[in-house]
Amino acid sequence: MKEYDHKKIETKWQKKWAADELYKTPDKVKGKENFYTLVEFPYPSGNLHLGHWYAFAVPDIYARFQRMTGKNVLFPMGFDAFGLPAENAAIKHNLDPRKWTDQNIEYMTRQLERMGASFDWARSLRTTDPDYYRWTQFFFTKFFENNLAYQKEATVNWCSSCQTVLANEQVINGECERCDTEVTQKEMKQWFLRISDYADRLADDLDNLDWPEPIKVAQKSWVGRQEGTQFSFQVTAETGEFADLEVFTTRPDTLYGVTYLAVAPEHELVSQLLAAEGPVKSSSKDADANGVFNGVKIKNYDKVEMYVAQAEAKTERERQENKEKTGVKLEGVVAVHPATGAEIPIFVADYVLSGYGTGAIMAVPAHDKRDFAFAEKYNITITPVVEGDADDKVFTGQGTIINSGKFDGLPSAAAAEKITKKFGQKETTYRLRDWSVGRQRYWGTPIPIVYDPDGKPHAVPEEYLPWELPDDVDHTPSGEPPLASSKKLKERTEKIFGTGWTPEVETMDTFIDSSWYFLRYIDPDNSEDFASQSARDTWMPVDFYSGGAEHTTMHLLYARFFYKALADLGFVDGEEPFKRRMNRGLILGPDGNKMSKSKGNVIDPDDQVEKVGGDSVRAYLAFIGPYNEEGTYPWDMGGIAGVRRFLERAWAMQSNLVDEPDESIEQKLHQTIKSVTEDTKALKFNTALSAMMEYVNEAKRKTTKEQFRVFLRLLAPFAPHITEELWHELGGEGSVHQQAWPEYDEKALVVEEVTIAVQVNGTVRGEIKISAKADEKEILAAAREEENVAKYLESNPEIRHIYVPSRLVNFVTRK
RNA sequence: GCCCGGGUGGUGGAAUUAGGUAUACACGCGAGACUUAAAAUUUCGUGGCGCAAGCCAUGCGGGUUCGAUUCCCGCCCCGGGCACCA
Repeated sequence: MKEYDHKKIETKWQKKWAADELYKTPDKVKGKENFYTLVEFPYPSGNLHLGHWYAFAVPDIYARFQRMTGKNVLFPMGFDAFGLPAENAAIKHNLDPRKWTDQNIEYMTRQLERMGASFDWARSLRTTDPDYYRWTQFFFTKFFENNLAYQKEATVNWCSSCQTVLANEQVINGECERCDTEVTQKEMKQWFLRISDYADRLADDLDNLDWPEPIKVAQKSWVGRQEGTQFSFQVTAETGEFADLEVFTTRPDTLYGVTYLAVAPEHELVSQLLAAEGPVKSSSKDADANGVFNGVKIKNYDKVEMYVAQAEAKTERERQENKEKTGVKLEGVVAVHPATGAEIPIFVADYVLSGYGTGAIMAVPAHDKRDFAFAEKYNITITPVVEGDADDKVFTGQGTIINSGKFDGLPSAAAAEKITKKFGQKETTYRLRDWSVGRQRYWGTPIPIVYDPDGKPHAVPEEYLPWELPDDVDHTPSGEPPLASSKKLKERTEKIFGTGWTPEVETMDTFIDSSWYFLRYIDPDNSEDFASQSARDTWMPVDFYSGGAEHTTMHLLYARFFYKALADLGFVDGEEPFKRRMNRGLILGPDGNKMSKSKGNVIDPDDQVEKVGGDSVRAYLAFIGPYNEEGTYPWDMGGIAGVRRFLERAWAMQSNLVDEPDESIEQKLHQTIKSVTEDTKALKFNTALSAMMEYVNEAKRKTTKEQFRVFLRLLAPFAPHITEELWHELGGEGSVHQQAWPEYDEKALVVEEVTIAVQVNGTVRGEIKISAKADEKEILAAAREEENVAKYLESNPEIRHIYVPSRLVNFVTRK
């Protein structure tokens, strides 16, 4: 027998498959259903790591399985190639980011080819190609024209290390998603996409998707829809007139307990007051004991101004970490309680967030812990209005209403409804903010906007797309976006639009590039459209999308929004881009820690492929744990050796084939087909493999050629090279990967003899082997006669029994 | 604090969808065969305690049931999401 030479076999078949274009996917195949399997495309960092193998090679099993069951499967691969590392490499080594990126892509493409996955390379794409980003820009201009993209002055997240703005989704625990630098707040004019307009649809449409519940829950909580009530408080001031203060609350039943209002430092009431009154410099210290200075009772607006300035200088984290509530009373201005008419003080306090609700709250110190802490500190009245069971210091639950005029005695829920009806109105508020998409960096899709001499933005007309990224820029960080240093871009703008016109110099968040890439795979060479209507009809939506958990509230949310926006503009059909989604787990180093160079626990997939072969690597990754659960699986050197041994045993079977089929082996084969089919369908590749291992262990010297050919087809998606080699060794025609998936025969699964457990009071005391045809009576008789069981029944006579067909008998001897 | 997952041998994990022989498969470990020897391969064994009968074991404590890893109640621990969100 020939040795199992994985290197020879794998190179040979990879070449052959490429030459035969085995995985080229037509848009339509007569009689076949289309099936679109998608994996998140990689960033071309320069080297394929084990995580990439886990992300691509294991779903390849599923793609191959679907193909063998008769579907026309699209399984594409590309590169999400814009982004910071290229630019940082450019700065560090003084080279062109495009060159760095393209080199990496070439190298990684070769590595991917050695994976032996069934990608259709003819449909490959990279987001940095002008042919690709032309459409990214086209969509942006359409969003702009339809008021889905807009500019506004806003407080945004700033990463000082990446020197760019970040979207809320890209701030993880106050740190930059990329580099873990603490994010600060910065006031600047920024581009936004109106994702918040889609809040309800993003939350509600999840219900119709075949997605894991935890992802749905996480996305819903990110959208953060909250139903409540809005109340208006009239504002009375000594000088000037001010608009009513709108507050949002989820507890309208506590309205009568409101003893003060608080507004965020950024609230417009504060800036209006400051503008109207102006801070009297040094007034506090020059005033007399009654606060009178030069015969005028002075207000505290210098303190207010200082407080606001301090609050705005803090990072979000600093505001949060300061658990002590602080604030300053706004003097000379009061609010009128809508129900009682009482005058109540207004404070500015940074525990009120400007971005949530209306940026102002009605404070109910008796029933809210934060308001309570604040009221205690500043000696504000605390009026209880809800009575409940709990004897906490601050009762925050629902209960019976008191001290609330005619609403006394009502339960919270009823009072909430009545009070809302009488004094306020129902209101819904969301946590989701608009998506900040401008990046002050070079290596990204240029925002296709130009400004006229008056500074008004205009979309670059479609005929000038792609609006190309210029190459004459200074990459050295200067605080200015690099495109500002491009003469070519400036000249191009003036040449096309006229003197005095200037280009936008920011680039797009790369998450925009990846928000529609799945639409380009389906028609990648189309120069007239991002994808033809017929390609969209045949391929969209994506049937199965596998990726990492980190994208739950980033890419997945953005892509869903993008697709809905495109649908509203008439570019795509349907509501959702991804029918079924699965988050995979994480492969850890052998020491159980996340792989990292500093820990020295990195497993290089290329080394492993060299040693044991790509088939072993992918099969081991499939075997390491259930693929559709977000577990963390440590790489185990012994484990991969075990999988390699399994493949060797399968290899050896070709030399031990028998002529006469064995009945029990035939049955085992059908059981194996059943298990492998069901488990693979359910993405439980680990148990699918264990079923095949069982077959090999049992049948390795009792299998006929025909049976072995069935087995090879089962194993083919898991170990595509070795099975292809064996298929041909056995004289198989064509590729094993183009064979039909084996079907099992229900009749072949029927067993003649069953083993039935016999319990006494629920504890197994013996088992009997009996003909599958035996009826209950015969089985009970046999069970009672079982030696050990009889012993127990002798001392404790049977009162009754439970019979579970073909499984067990349980004799109950006590009441 | 709130919301999701999860906790099973020395290890990764099965069985949890419908309550029905817990620990499949693999690693590791032990013993044997082959070999001058080792490696490789192969055969057998392997939850714990016990000579055995048997007892005890699915994070802990209760409950329902003839029977609970599975269902219910109350905790503990680990991972993740959200979090001064009104």
